[in-house]
Amino acid sequence: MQPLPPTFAERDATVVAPELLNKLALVHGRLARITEVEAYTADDPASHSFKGRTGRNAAMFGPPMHWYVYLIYGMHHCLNLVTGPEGEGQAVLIRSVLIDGVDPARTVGPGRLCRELGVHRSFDGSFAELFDDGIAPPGEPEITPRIGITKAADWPRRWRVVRP
DNA sequence: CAACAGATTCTCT
DNA sequence: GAGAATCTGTTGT
Repeated sequence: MQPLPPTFAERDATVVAPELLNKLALVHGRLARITEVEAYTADDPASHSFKGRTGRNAAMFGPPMHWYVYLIYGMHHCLNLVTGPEGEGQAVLIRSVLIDGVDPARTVGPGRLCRELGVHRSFDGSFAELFDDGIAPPGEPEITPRIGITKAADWPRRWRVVRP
C-alpha cells in the first residue's frame, strides 16, 4: 500500500482518469477500489468549470489531489478528484467503486457510492487520500462515451475496469 | 428573490 | 431502454 503523491493529480484529467482505475481511495476510514471514472476538463461544455469559477465549483479550481463534491438533483452527491494545474478547472468523476464486504450494488453509480461512504458537501475541498496496492486491474480498461449528461455526451472520456 | 439546472436513480416495459 | 420523479443549491436579475 503506497500513498499516491500529490504530483499524481497534477496532470490532465484525461491522463489521470485511466490511471485512477483500481487505485484505492481512503474515505472516512474505508478503502474503496475505483472501478469507473469520467474525465472533465474546462473546455468540456458538460463540465462545471466550463462557465468559469463560481462559488459552488471553487474547489475544482483549487489545488489538485483534493476532492470536489457537489450536490445534484437536490439529493445525490458526486465525488470528483481535482486534477491538472491549479486553477485550470479539471476533475475526474468517480462513478463506481468496490468496497470489501459491501454489496457492489451499493457502490456502483456516483450517487450511490457517496451515500455508502457518507460523502457530503462538507467533504468538498479536502485532501484526497489515494493509495496503490500494486494489484493490477483484472482486465484492460474499457473506454466508452459518457452517460447521464446532455452536452458532449459522446466524448469518449469514461473509463471502467472490465470484469474478469 | 425566483427561475433553473442537474455529471442520478428507480421503476417500469 | 426509456421515461418519470424529485429537490436543493446556485445563479443571475
